[in-house]
Amino acid sequence: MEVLYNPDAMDMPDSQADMLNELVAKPDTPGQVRGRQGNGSRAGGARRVSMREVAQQASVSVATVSMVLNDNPRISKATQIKVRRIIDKLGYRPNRLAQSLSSQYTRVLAVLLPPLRHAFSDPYFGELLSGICDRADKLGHKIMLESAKPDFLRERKHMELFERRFVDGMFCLGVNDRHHWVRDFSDAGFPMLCVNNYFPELNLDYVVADYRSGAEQVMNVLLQLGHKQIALINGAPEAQTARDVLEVYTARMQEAGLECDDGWTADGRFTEEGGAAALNEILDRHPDVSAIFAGNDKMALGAMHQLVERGRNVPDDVSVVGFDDIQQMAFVNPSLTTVHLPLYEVGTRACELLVQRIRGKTENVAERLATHLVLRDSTSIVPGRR
Amino acid sequence: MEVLYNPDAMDMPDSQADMLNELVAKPDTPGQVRGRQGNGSRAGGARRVSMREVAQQASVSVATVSMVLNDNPRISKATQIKVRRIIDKLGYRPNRLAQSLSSQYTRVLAVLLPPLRHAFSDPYFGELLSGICDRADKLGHKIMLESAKPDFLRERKHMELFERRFVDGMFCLGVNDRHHWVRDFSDAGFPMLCVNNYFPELNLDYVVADYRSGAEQVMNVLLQLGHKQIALINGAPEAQTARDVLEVYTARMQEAGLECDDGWTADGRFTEEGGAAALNEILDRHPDVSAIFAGNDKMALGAMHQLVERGRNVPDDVSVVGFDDIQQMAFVNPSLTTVHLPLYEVGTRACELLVQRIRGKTENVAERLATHLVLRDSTSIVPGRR
DNA sequence: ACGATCCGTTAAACTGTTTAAGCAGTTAAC
DNA sequence: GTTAACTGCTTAAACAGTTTAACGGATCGT
Repeated sequence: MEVLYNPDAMDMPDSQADMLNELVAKPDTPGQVRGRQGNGSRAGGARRVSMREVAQQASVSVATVSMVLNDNPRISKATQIKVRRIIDKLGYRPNRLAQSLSSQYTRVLAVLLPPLRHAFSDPYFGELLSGICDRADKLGHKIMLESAKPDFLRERKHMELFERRFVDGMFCLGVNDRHHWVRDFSDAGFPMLCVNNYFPELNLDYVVADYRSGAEQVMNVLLQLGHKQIALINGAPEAQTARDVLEVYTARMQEAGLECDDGWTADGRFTEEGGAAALNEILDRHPDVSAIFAGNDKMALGAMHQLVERGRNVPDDVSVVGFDDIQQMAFVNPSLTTVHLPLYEVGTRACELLVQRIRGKTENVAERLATHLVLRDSTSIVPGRR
Repeated sequence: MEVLYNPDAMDMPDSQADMLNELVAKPDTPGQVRGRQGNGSRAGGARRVSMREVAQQASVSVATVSMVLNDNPRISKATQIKVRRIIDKLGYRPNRLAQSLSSQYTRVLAVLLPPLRHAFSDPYFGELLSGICDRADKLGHKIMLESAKPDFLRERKHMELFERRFVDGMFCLGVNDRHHWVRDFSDAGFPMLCVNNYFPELNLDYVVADYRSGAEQVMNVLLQLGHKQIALINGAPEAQTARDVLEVYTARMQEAGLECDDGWTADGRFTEEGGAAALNEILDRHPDVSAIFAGNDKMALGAMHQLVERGRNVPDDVSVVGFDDIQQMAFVNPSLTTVHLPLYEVGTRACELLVQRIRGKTENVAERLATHLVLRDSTSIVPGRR
């Protein structure tokens, strides 16, 4: 079962739904009372000042005002000062819509999140989002949130964001091989960047954490601690990063001459519940398992919880290692050994690169940021008694 | 020490900073190559079709095309079909910037988050955000993210969002008494709504979870379990909801004839670290404490972690109750007893009400959504030995 | 003295949409 | 018999800016 968005699960009683329908923005219900005459005192606050008025008061043309605002060197110092004084006096603010309409530039970037029920409250996505937002702010861009729900894509809404000039660029988070629509962007030549996921064969821009080296570090520490029965709880195999982890796990196990067939791995779908279920599978098949390598922290948490439920002590009986290093994991009991992914930095870097691409840079972008292991209390040396 | 946004903490090496500076959007660097002629093949995708072209091809006026798009009943069936056929043929998409410029309506809502380092990756905010976004999507609105950093406010950027026509309305999350700028919105008459926080004396719109009744439920269960040494780890006292919790705690303790002076409460600043530190304070002052009531789940987690560090068993020695019911808390060991706040629903409801206000509704909005206790494993009956 | 260059400014065109006002003919109400 | 409200559509003004060709006057070179 997938943990996808389920519209029914969050529906409301009919009476409320009726009220809701009335609210839906219909093209022919302007909603706001307004006259064509425009500039009277309107519902939302103070009288609006336009560039025309500034020009009149300063006895120059609108073109001059525009040039003053854009620091055009052709404007004389005297005019600069004169116009700026009027601007301050009237409290004039340039209308961003008019600017964008003219400049063909919205300075808005969309973040496309997977339609998971808790996508926004997932610290993994949140950390990426933090990085993206902070850097976007510094670069003078706004961030718009979108959720890649089935009908969002079916109705080509992801393309409309560009076609209808909502945004200049787009970040895709949590995408995988099944999301064939990612090609739409590159086909149409719209600036898009995959964040912490990639498609080796697709030639799309991406910034990712280095999952392979992270996995290497996990395997190193587990093997050094003497573990021989190591199970892998991995996320969806349609994600390239998950396949990277699996490959490293398999390679290192074989290298060490240890058993690692399908029975030693289970799909935890990146969730706590999935992690718990996967642990059950593994424990049923291999009661002697001594270490669990989870593909993300949420699955690790679910697995730890289930281990305790089934009477195993962490780390005395079984060691657990996570992946991501989300903040809470330092405070669970026992605190979780995990691979720190520089998610915040992945976000900031992604933002820089997307903006570069929007500014006309054409080379392909593919960056991989270093990870490191964080040793905490959920791992221990394999007990002598085994 | 405050957990506020620290620009230095996330800064980069100088070389990178230089590169970054070049990227910052300056008004006079259009960046994108474009000619006045407008409609040639541009960097971003297919040739853009305007309403003018549709009108020409269909041999009608642009106004007719506009009316067709807006399902204006004055348009005949025949014209409807004729125009729509051309629209499909040309793949025309109305330009949202032009629509907004003309209609004075952006259909964009801003979410203002506190400038905490991990605000986005905090499940508490995430859950509110999920609700807001889902409902906004259904109502045909877009969500824009903003972080209330000090200079954001100093430069009046929060007002510019309205003044420069970025957004139609705004949600404020995580605001408290120190955030005097919330008045700016109502003073200017801009549609704003406080989400899960309120100002009793300020007459601002809000939607909150019922913290008082939640606190009542916590006190009920702890007292029924026989606890007498109950400590409160509360969040910032400048938040009204935190004061609500404190008031209920004090009232119920006094009612039960139990001690509850200042020594029994500590400020945990809503974070795991703060919760851990607060627990230390309390445990030093009252080693016999038998129950901890935390004002949110993160503080509860920090407290639980620290209890274990200091050799106390949860729940055998000390019971812990949280507040919020964020998802992970069902999977920590022991799973956390907590008050479920309908954060997702607070978000959806907030969105509905803000949209109503934008549509001209003028009555004040103040809604309080019911909460309920979720009993899990971190609480137990007080041991006979005490 | 005449043409070329430069400088600051302006008018006009441009971005792409919505909407009020109007066209001339028909019908219903007063 | 006049008034009003339709009919389906067009025109033109508005929304609020940016951009550019052109212009007049001052400066400069020959």
